[in-house]
Amino acid sequence: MSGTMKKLDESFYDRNDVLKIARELLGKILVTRFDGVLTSGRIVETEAYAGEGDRACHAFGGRRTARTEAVYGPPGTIYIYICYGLHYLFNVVTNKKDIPHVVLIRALEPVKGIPVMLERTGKETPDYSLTRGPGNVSRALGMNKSHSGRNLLSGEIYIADDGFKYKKDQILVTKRIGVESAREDAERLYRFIVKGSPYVSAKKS
DNA sequence: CGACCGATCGTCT
DNA sequence: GACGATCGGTCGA
Repeated sequence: MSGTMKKLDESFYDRNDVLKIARELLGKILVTRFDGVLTSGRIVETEAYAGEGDRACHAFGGRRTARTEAVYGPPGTIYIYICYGLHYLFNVVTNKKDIPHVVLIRALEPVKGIPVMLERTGKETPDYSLTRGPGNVSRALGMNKSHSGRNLLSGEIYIADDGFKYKKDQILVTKRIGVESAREDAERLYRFIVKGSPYVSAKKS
């Protein structure tokens, strides 16, 4: 199932097509390695946020604050912010610097380091909630706000291709979750999920 | 299963 | 002062 692990390089993120990138991230492996402790999981759910014209995007209207600065970073930048005061949400910044196209990683299928993930989340035994939902993904992989603004090309957090690829008919496209306040942009079909994966979060469309 | 609710706090108005 | 790109639990049908 897994061949050679090849870290995605800048050319993967440096493209003017955040929907395509969000779709292609399905099946890739998100890895963290802090102090030699490795945890990883296969991405099974993503959402695209398409820049200044997307009401659901933190950069809507060109809004630029200390919090969202990373969203305007070069391709491969990591953007992590706190949601509801207690969850960290991990995003991948794509496209050229100053073009705020990002992909939220919403769910993983755990691959390596499951015992460590259990420690981090305080769970006794693995279940589907371990890496289901964006808040849980960050908790299980040990990511927090201090990692925002770093990049995926040369650090402790990266995304790799192990040769695995989902077939076209295994992928579903739906509306994004929890963005009702984005009015008409809440209708955009920007969420990509692996059909039937028990790790995929809230089943809305 | 769906609806609702409390936790919790940084960020922006 | 209000509001989240959430989560896990409870309650009732």
